[in-house]
Amino acid sequence: MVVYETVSDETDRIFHALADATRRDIVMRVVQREQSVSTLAASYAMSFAAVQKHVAVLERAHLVVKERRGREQLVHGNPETMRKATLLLQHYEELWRYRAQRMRDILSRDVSPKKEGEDS
Amino acid sequence: MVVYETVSDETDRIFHALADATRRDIVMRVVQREQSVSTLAASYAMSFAAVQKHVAVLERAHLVVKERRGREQLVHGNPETMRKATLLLQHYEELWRYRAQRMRDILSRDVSPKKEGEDS
DNA sequence: TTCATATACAACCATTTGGTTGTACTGTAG
DNA sequence: CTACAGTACAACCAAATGGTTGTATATGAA
Repeated sequence: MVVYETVSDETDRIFHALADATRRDIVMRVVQREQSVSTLAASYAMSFAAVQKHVAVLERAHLVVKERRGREQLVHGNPETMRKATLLLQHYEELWRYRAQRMRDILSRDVSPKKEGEDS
Repeated sequence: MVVYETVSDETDRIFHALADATRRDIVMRVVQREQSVSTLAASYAMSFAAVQKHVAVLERAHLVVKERRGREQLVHGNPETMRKATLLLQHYEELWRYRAQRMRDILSRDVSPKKEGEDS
């Protein structure tokens, strides 16, 4: 039984969902126009069930949303999560740049090895 | 024998590498300060070999680079790939926004209220 | 040289992933 | 009602993943 769920778990699911070419392609298609699962399935050289599973992975990551209409299930993109993913990476990247710069600053300034927590 | 390698493969590897909390943490650490594999290993509740494997995954995605110094192997971040990953997601996101907007345009034109350039 | 440290790597194992086929349920059309 | 299209889902399978332990190799220190 899953009691709670960390940001980390959600990040795992988003990146994992995007780590597959078929799923990235599905995302691109459904953002252009919402499509039924079977329409999507017709586009790929794999079974309907396989595509269904890919959609499920995207759905768990909240990158797409399914909406029933009659007997069809329409899949459409969820820009909010996409935005979240981008911001996530941007955050990482900024942190990276910041730290790299900070390290360069330290290196250029100092000869004496200060520990990180240190204050003067 | 691998003859060539698609952008798709590289994208797969980058997203897959980032789809694990331990690996994301390693990335954050090594960008702050380059660290030996054993120093990294000491930070996690898993074996040295396990951490070694995580580093290998990051290395295959070119998110980190290893550099030998004496008997140690220093791991440091590769900002270029991080930048590439961010741009990749940004690209997806922009495409997404563009298409979503285009779809809304079509729909709003379709359904109703007369836009400015309308003919009767 | 000898010894401890840092790494590499193989073998193994449980779980997950990505695919398949088959069966059953639901809604639409005749 | 019947028939079919669309979906859901279970069972199964091969390969990949994420972890382990054990062994081998290379480097630095004594």
